[in-house]
Amino acid sequence: MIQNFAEVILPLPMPGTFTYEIPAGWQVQIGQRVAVQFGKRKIYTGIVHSIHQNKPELYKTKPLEAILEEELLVLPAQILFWEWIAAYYMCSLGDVYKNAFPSALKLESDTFVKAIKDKEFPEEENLSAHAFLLWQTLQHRTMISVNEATDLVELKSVLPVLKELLDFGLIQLDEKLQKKYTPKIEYYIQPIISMEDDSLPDILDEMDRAPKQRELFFKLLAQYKQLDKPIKASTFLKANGGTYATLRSMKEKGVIDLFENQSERISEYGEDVNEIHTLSNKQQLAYQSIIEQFREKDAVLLHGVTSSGKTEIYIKLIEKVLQKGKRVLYLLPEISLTTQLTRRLQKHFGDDVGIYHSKFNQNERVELWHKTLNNDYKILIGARSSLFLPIQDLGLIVVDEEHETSLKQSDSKPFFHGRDAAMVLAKMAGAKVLLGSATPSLEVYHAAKEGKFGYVELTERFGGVQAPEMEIVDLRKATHKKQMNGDISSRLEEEIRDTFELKKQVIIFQNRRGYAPVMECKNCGHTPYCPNCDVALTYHQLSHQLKCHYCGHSQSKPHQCYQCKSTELETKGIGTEMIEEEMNQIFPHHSIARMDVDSMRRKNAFEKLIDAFQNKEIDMLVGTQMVTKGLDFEDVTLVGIIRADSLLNFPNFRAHERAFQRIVQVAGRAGRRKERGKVLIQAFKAEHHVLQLATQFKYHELAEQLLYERREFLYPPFTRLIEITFRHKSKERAEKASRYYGNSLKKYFTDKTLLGPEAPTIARLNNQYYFKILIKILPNQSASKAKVLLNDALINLQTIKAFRSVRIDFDVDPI
DNA sequence: AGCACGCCGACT
DNA sequence: GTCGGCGTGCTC
Repeated sequence: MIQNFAEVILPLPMPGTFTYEIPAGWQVQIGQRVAVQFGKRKIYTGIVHSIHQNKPELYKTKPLEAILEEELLVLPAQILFWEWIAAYYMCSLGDVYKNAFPSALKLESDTFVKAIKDKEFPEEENLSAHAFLLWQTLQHRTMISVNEATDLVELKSVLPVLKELLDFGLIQLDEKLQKKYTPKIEYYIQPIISMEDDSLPDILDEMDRAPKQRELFFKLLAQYKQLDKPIKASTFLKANGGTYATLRSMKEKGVIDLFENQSERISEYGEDVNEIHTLSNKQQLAYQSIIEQFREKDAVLLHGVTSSGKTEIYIKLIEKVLQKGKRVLYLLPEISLTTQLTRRLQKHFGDDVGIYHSKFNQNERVELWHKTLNNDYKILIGARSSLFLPIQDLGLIVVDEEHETSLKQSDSKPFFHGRDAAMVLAKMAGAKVLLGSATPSLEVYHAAKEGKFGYVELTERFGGVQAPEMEIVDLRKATHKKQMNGDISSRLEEEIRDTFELKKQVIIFQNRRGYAPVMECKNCGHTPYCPNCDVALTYHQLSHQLKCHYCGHSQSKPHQCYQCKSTELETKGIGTEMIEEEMNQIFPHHSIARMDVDSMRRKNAFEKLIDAFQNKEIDMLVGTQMVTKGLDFEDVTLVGIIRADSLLNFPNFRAHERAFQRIVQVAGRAGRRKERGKVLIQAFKAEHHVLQLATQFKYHELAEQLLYERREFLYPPFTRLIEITFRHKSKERAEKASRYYGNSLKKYFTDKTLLGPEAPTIARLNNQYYFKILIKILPNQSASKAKVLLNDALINLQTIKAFRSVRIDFDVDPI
C-alpha cells in the first residue's frame, strides 16, 4: 500500500515544513487545519502545505492526530503567498503562519494533570511535601493544568514534582487541545402567523391571560411587517421589555418562532447606502486615466494633494471592480486612526464591507476570517495584516497613504511591507493595485517615473478648497527678540487667539510624548537612564514618573539626583504634556486636549476624543503623529508645529523625505472646507531647504533632489537594503558574532555595499545588546542570490557553538 | 520556539 | 546533598 505523507506548516521559527504520516483511509486536503504532536508532548495546530508519498529517510514520522475541520481554512493560493513572504523577507513559513492566521484558530496544547482513580495514597512511601499537596488537590478536582499546578506548589518548575507523582503511578498527564474560540449564540424571533391570518382571533383569545405576551406579539408583528426578516431577540427585548422566558412560552403556544444563530460579533453598520456622488471634472479625468493605465500596468500611483478627493476616485473604482463580480481589499496604515474614512466607506457600501484591525479581539478576527472565506464581503478594509485574509476573486487592492511607514511591519516577523506584499498578492490573484498618496514614497514615485507603474496626478483641491497658507517662525530670531512664551512664539500665540476668536479650532503637533524627554541634574549634569536600555528616561509629569519609551520601564520621579543628591533637577526638551500645560496657561478659558498613546490607552478614548472635537467641546488638540493622519474636521483652520527641527534630525537616510511628508500631512489638517487654513511652523533651522520646499508644497523638486542624493550614496530606490541585526545579552558575544558574520561575507561585498557591524544609536534594549550590518544590493545584482549568500553565512555562523545563542534577524527593505 | 538533559554554583 | 541557573541539542 502507498503511504501518504503531509507537509505541515507549524508555528515554529524553523525553516521548512514538517512531515507527518496520513493515517490510512484519511482524506486530507491542502489548506486544512490539522493537529499534530511535535516533540515529546507538545501539540500544535498546523496547516497542510502539501501531500506526497516520499517517506523521509532521516527521521521517523509521527501520524497526524486529527483533521480539525472538513473545510479549508487557508486557501491554497494563500499558501503560495505565505511562501513568497517567507522567501523574500527571509523568515520561516512558521513565522508567516503565526502572523497571518488568527491566533484563536491556532490551538495550543495545554497539559493537564489527572489523579489516577482508586489509587490509594501509599503511606509508607515518602512523597515530598509539594507532591503531597498536589496529590491532595487532585482528590477533589478532576484535573488541573500544569500552569495551575505550578502556581499551587509555588516552585519555578512543577515538573520534578509531577515526575515524582508519575513514578509512583499516582497521576497521569493528559494533553488537551483547548478551544479558544467560542461562537456567540444569538437568538432570533419571527412571528409564525400574520395580521391577516384566520387563526389570529383564536390565538389572541388564548393570550388573554398573558397581557405581556400579547403586547409583545403585536409589537413583533408590526416590526416584522416592516423589516420582513427575523429580529434579534436581545434587541427586541431591550426595546420592548420582557424576558427570554416570555418568548419561550410564546414559542410553545406556536405563535412565534425562536431560533438560534451563530451570530457575528462584528457590529453591522446601518443599511443606508449613499448612492450618488459625482466626480469633479479633474477627478473624472484622473479616474479615466487610471482605468486606461490599468490596461498595461499592474499598479498605478494616484498622486493627489491633500483634499483633492482621492477617496471619491477610490469609491468609483471600487464600484467598477464590484460590478465585474470581483472583490476589493482596501489597505490603510493604521485603521483605528482613520475611523472617519471607514465610516464613509461603510456608509457607501453598507453590509458589503468587512473591517479588520488590531483593536479587534480574537473572536472578532475569527468571525471575520470565516465570513471572508464564506465570501460574505465584497470589500475588506484593514491594516497590513488584512493581506492575509482568505479573499477570493480579488480584483483590486487600494493601498492608501502608500508612503506611511506603519505599512511596514517592524515589531515582529515577518518584517514585510504591506504595499510591496500587496503588489505581489495582486499579481498572484490577477488583480490591480492603486497606490494613493499626497506625498508618495521615493520608491514608488521613482518607479512611476520610470514607467513601471502608471502615474496620475491631481494637483487641484476638491470643491475650490485652497491650499493652506504656510508660515515659518524662526525660533532663533523669536528667542533673541524675547518673543517666546515657553516654547510658544508670540506669532503662534497671536494666531491661536485669532482662531479662537473666530470660533475655529486648532491642532498642535509635537513629535514627542511625555513631559520632557530628558531630566538633568543642574549640579552634576547626571541624567537618569533606563536600567534595561541605553536611553534617557522621559519625564511624565501627569503620572509623576520617569518612563522608558522602548521597554516600558517606569519609576517614580526622583526628588534628588541619584548621583550627587542635589535637589535641583531640570528638564530638557519638550513633550506633548508640556505643550498642553503651556497652552493651558496661555489660554486658561479654552478647552485643550492631548492626543498621544498615553492619553489614548483607554478603550474608545480615541472615538470619544474625536467626537468631542467634532462637537467643538474641545478647542485645541495637542498631539503626536496621531493628529497627522486622516483627521478631517471642518472647523480646524490653524495647525501649529512646535519644533520642525525635531523632524529633520533623525539618524536615517529617509529623515528628510519623512519630514516633508509629515509637514505636508499635518498641514493637510487645516482648512479642509470653505475657509483657507493656516499652518505655522516653528523651527530653529528656519532656512532649511526641506522646510522651505514643504511650505511651498514643492514635492517634485524635493523628490528630484532626494533621488539625486540617493543615487549618489547608494540608497533605495537605487539599491536594495538588507539589515542584519545581532542581539545577545552579552555585548561581546553579539559583537563577535556580527564581526565573524561580516567577515565571512567580505568576499562577496565591498566597503560600499557592506556597512558595519556597528552598534546602533540605542545599543542596548531590554538588556540585550545590538549590532547591525547593512547590506546594499546594487541594481545589476540579484537580490535572491544575495539572500542565498546571507543564509549560507548564517548556517556557517551557527556551526560555532558560542554563536548559536545570538539572535539574528534579517530586515529586508528596512524602513 | 519549547523542552529535556546535563553541568555547575549556592543554599535550606 | 538538592534547587535552580544556564548552555546545548533536538524536534517532522
